[in-house]
Amino acid sequence: MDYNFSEIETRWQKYWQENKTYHVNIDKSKPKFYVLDMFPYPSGAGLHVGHPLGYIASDIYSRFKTLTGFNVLHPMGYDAFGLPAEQYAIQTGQHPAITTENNIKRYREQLDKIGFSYDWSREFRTSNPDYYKWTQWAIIQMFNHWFNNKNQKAEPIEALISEFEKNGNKNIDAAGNQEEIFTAEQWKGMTEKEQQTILLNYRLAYRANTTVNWCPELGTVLANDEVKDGVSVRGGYTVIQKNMLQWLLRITAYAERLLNGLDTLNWTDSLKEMQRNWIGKSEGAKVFFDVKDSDIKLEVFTTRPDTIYGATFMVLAPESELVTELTTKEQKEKIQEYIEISAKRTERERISEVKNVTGCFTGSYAINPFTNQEIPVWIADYVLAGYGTGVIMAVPAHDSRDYAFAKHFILPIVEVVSGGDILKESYDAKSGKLVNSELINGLDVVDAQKKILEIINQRNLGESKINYRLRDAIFSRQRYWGEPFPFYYKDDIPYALNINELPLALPEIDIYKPTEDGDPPLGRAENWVSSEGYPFELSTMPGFAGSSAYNLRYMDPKNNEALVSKEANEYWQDVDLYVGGTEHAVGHLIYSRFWNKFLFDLGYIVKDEPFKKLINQGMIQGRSNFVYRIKNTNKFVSLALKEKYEVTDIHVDVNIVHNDILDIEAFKKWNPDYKNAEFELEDGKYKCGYAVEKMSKSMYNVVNPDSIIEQYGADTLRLYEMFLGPIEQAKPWDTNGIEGVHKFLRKFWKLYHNNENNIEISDDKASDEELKVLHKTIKKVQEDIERFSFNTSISAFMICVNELNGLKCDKREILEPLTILLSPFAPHIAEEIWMLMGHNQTVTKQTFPKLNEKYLKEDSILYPVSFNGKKRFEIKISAEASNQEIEKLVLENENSAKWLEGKSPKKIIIVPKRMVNVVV
RNA sequence: GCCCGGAUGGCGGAAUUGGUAGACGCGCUGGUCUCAAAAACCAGUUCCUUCGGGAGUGCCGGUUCGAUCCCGGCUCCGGGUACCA
Repeated sequence: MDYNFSEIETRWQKYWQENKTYHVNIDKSKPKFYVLDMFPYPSGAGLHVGHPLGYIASDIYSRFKTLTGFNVLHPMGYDAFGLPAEQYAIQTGQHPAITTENNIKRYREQLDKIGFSYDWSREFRTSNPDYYKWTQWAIIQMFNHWFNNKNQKAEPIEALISEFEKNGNKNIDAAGNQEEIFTAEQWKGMTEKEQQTILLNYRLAYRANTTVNWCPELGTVLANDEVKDGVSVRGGYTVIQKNMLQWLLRITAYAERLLNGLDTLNWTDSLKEMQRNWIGKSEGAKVFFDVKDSDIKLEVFTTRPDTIYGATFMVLAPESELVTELTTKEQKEKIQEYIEISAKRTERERISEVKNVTGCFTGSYAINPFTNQEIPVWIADYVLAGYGTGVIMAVPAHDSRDYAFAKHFILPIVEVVSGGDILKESYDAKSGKLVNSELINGLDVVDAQKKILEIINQRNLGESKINYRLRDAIFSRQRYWGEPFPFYYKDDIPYALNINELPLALPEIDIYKPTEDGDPPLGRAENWVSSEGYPFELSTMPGFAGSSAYNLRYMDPKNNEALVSKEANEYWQDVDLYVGGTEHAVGHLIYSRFWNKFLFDLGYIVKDEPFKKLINQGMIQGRSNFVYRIKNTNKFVSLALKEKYEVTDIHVDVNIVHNDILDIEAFKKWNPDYKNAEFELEDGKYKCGYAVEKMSKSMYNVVNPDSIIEQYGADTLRLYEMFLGPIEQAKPWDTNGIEGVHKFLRKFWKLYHNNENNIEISDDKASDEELKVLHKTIKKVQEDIERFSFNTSISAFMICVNELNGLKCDKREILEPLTILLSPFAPHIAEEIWMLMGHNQTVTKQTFPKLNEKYLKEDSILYPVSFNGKKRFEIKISAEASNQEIEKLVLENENSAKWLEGKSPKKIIIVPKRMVNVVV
C-alpha cells in the first residue's frame, strides 16, 4: 500500500501524546482563543458517526487558529450524570458510576482514534466530587443571594437582612414572591422560622410548589419523555400531575439581562429568536375583576387591555387555588370531575390540542369593571397556572382560543376592534379602530391601550405590567444519579452547608429506586444527615446543573480553591467559539448564560456572557437498508423484483451493505436464521432498498467511527464528515462516497512520492501557474474555514491536487505550504509528509501560508452573455475593458444577431467582471 | 398547537452581496491498461427534444432587465416545547 494510513495515524497519535503537543498554558505573549465543544453524555451505545461532526469542525478551527498565532484552549470532558445510567442501574443493579466509567473509557478510545487536538490534561467529568463541589458551591451562592431589581444585580442576603432590621422591606425592589410589606419592628418580632420563610421568597435558589408527572404505581416522578399518552412508557401505568415542593432557581430575575445580552452575541438570528421567544417578554397590564357576592378579586394579566370591553367571561386554570372558593354547590361535582380529567393531561397536551375544547362553569360570576356586566367564571385547561396569574379575561372576538371556547360553550362574543369578521373567526390583529367601548371608541389599538391603562391606573383597577413567559427553573429531581444538594433541614427550613464542608458526596445506596413511602432514592441512604444530625435534602440536581459553568472549569480544572482562579479567568475570559447541537438552543444555553451572569455579579468571573460565537452542527440521521423476504419463505428478492411478490421489508445491518449492494455471505453470517437463505438477484447482485431514519440500534443503521477508521483511516473520516455538507445542516449518514475523499488523500500522497513510494521533492522555482493554483487554494481554504464552510474547502483541496497533478508539480515551494494548509483537516498525513520532507518539528506549530494576491490576477474574463435573462453564449473580454467596449464587443459578436432578431436592444446591463444581459 | 430551521440531478451537495444553476465527490455509461480482476487513468452524465430549441432549484402567485437567493400564500420533513441529554 502506498499510503499506509493505519501505521501513520498510530505513530502520530502516539507522538502527540508523548510530546504533549496539545497541552496549553497561559501564555501572555499570544492572544488567546477558546474553542469549546458541547461535551457528550457518555451513553452505552458508544460514539456514533454523528457525534464527531461538530468535534471535527471545531478541531479544524482550533488547529487553524494555532497556525495563525493564537494560544488555543480546546478541552473536552464528560457530562456524566443522567437518567440512562440510572435506568440501567435500576434494571441491572450495576452502580451508575461503574457503567459511566466504562462508557467514558470507550468514548475516550474512540475520540483518540480520530486525532483531535484536545488538551486532555484538562479533562473532567461532572460526576466527580472535585467538580460537582463547584456546582454545589454555586447553588449555595444562589441560596445566599437575592436579586435587586433596582440595579439588576445579585446581592448578598446578609445585606438584605440588615436592611430588614433597619427599615423592613418597604424600600426593597426584589425579584421574587414576597408581596407583603413588613416593618423593621415586625421583622425583629418574627421567629427564626418566620424570617427564614420570608427569606426564601428572595433567595435565588428557593423552594416552591410545582407540578410533576407522578406515577403512583411506580412511586416516582417521571421525566416528560418517560410519559406517553398519559401513561408511563415503562409499564403503561397512569401518570397524574401532582403538586410537589421543589427547589427552583430564580432565573426569571435575569430575564431582562438574558434578553438584552443576546444583542451582543455572535449567534445565528434564528437561535437568538428562539431564546427571545422563550423568554417571551410581553407588555400589558394586570387588572382586578371583582367577583359577585364575594370578596375575591381575580387578578388577570393581559397583553390587550384595550379589548377589555369585549371580555365576556373569565377562565381560571383548573389547578388554581381559587377554584374551590368560586365553585357553587350545584357545580361542585362537575368541577371536581373536570379537575381530575385535566390532572391526567400533560402541559404539552393541554397547549397543543386546540381542536379539543374543554372546560367547566364554576357557577360564579365576575364583574367586568368597564361594562359592569356579570360575566361567568369558567375553568379550562388551556389556561396554565404557571403563566401570568393563571386567570384570564376571555375576549372571544379577538383571541382565537377564547373564540373557539365561546363558540363551543355558546358564550357571548362582542366585537370591540373593527377590521375582522367575527361571525367567521376571531380578529387577533393589533390594528383597527375600537368599537363598543364607551371610553375608548374610535381610537386605534395603540392609543386605546395607552388610554385604557391610564383609566385603569386612575381607578385603581390595576396597573401596567411586563410579563415574561420564562419560568423559574425547577432544579430538583427525585433521582439518584445527580449532584446532591448541599442543604439540610431544621424545622422544615433549609440551611446551606458551609463551603468548607463541600463536596457533599453522593452516598451509596443498595437499590436505585424510590423508597416504599415514595421518597427519592436518597431516602435509602444511611446517615444522610449533617454533622449536627439534621436531615439532608433527598432530591438531586438536574442534568443541566453540571453543564452550566463547565466552560469556566476548563480554564483551571485542577483548582481546589476556586471554580476558576482569577488569573486563569482573566486570561481565557470566555468561549470564542462554541460548537454543539441546536437541540440545546433554549435549555442549556439559557441556563448557562444565567449561571455565568450570576457568577459575574458576584465578581468571580470577568465576562457575563459565556459564549461569544456559536455554531450549531446539524444532526446526522441514519440511512437504513432493507432486504425483502417473500412471505412465509426464507427467500429474499432484490429491490427491483420485490413488486412481483408479497414481501416483508426487513432492516439489514448497513455495515454489510455497500452502495446498496448486499454482501450475501456476510448477511448469512449476520443472523443464523438466514444461514440457508435463498436469493433472487438482479444483474447478479442483491440490491437493497433504503430509508432515512433516526440513527438507532433497532434500525441497524448505526455506523461507528471505529469501523470507518479501520477501513479508511481517521484522516479520511475527518474529511468525509466535513465533505458531507454544510456543518449546520441535518443530513443522513451515507458511507457511499467515502471512496472519493480517500482517493483524494491517496492522490495527495502520490503528489509527494515517486513510483517507488519514496518522497521526491524538487527545490526548483515554481512556475506562475503552479503558484496560482496554490494561492487560489490558500484564499479559498482560509475564507472557507473562517465562515465554517468546510465542505467547500475540501473540494478546493481536491481541485488543487488534481491541477497540481496535471502540472506534474513536485516543487517544495508549492508542496510545503500545501501540507500546512491541509494539516487542520488531515493532521496525520500532514505530519507524516512534513517529516518526510525533512522537518523535525511538528506541522501543527507552523505558520499558516500567506496569500499573495499577485498570483491570482486574471488578464481576461469569460463573460456570459444573456438575452432577456437567458444565457446564450460566452465571450472572452479583457479584464480592463470599459463598459462601452464590452457593449460594443457583445453587439458585434456574430452570435448576437440571431438573438437580436433585427431589433435594437432596449437596454444592456453590464456587471463588471461578472455578466452581460441584453434586454430586447 | 406554538417557536426555529430545511427542501436544488439517480445520491451528498456548490452557487459567499439579486448576476453563467448543478462546482467537488459518489453512482452510472463507454474507453485505455490486463489472461482476467482490482487499482489507476481518460471521456460522458439535470430532464425533454422534431437537435432549432424548450423546461428546470418542494407547490402556487408576485417584485425585477435578471430570483435557488427578496415578498405573499401553501405542502412535506427535522429540532425544541421547560424532568432525555
